[in-house]
Amino acid sequence: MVRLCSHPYTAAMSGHPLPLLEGPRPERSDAARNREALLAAARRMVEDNGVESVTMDALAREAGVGKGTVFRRFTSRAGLMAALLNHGEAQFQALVMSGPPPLGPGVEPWERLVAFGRTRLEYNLQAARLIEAAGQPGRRSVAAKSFTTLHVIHLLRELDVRGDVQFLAKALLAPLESVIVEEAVQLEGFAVDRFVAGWQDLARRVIEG
Amino acid sequence: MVRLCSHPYTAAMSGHPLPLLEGPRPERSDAARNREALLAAARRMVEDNGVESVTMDALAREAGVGKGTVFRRFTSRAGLMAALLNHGEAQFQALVMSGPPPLGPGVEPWERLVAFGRTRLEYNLQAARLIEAAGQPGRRSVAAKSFTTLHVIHLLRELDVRGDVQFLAKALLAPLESVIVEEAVQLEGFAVDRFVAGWQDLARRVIEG
DNA sequence: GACCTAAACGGACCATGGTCCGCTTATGTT
DNA sequence: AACATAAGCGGACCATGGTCCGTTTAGGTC
Repeated sequence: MVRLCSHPYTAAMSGHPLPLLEGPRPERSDAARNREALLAAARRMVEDNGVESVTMDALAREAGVGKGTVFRRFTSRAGLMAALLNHGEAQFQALVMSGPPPLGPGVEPWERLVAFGRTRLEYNLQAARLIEAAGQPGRRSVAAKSFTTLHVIHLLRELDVRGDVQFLAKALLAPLESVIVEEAVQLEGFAVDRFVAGWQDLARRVIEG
Repeated sequence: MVRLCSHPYTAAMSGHPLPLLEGPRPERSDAARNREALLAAARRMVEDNGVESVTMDALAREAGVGKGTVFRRFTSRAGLMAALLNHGEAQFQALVMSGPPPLGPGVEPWERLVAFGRTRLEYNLQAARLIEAAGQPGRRSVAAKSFTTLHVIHLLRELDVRGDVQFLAKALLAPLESVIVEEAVQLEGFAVDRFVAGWQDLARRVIEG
């Protein structure tokens, strides 16, 4: 039986005529098993003892694999953390795209934007440690970032905002970043509610401007 | 001869009546010398081979001191980088407070704000590697951060902006952070000029809103 | 100048992220 | 079933940030 997604040169050698989609070659079954074991172990460790406790050696031991395997699967510690983050990010994305209003569709764009702001802020705050560990800047999976950006752009357009909407979306998202929020909340005692209210006001100004 | 800034208990034991300002005890002369040697070496290394090349071991070797000394002086690599950053930050601060307009005083607040935005953005971009190495979040000397925040707050007040000015200042500063700008510029090909223009528009909306 | 003490020093030592490479194994072919 | 081979595996090894502690020294006192 011909595997649907055999790799290019296998296909070529067997004379397969179709230019198959170039996905990354599928993982071997043992590899996939290890990936899952590692993710499960990592999640458990994060839950039990916090992000800090997830050492690459400890993780390997916990999952019963060699250290090399951890790195082959996730490239780096940051990569591993990004993988962990993905679950939450996907969930978030799903809520926005097809969850209940006001975050999900079915209500005025302005309400959705407000809901988005609060939710995103809370999410970023809650996942802060993971986000930080997932790596410096926007190394944070481009996909995740661009989803939020696109969503905000979309809402701004629906609200008839004129100007460089792409930039304005970024500008609205920037103060929601965990680094920024954490600094304000943890170090300066900004109450979360005040932050949310402030952001809402900011959004209003941007839209009405 | 009595040193002006002797430490508390020395003063107490000698019956000194004045409650001297509690500064951190002054550094011993050798310590001060080493600090300077280290900073000089570090600056040289950054200039020559980039921030990455500044390894704590290499730095110690270069400055002709032990590794322990480096850490006693600067606590951590991030601390060292923050120290390096301070120079630039102080310069920036000086330019804003008493430099030539439009960044410095002597011109309408709006113009100053615009100048501030562009300058800060360029500064953050230029110092990005150092900023990143100087540590995660706002570990970046609280002083530096709060100066920019206070300045923006000040300008917003002069512009009669109503609302949570403290938050709005943060919101205006957030998109100028090196992490944000780098992501847009490096990864997404946003032109710096577009970014500057976008920020100006953002500021206008905030002020007029 | 002898002496005292807190501070500073230096480099061995440790922990952790990341690389390397020789051995093992899944998987597809004959 | 035997084989071929690329992918996967594991753990020794390296680099670098950070700690520790026995030794040295600045600088004040007598």
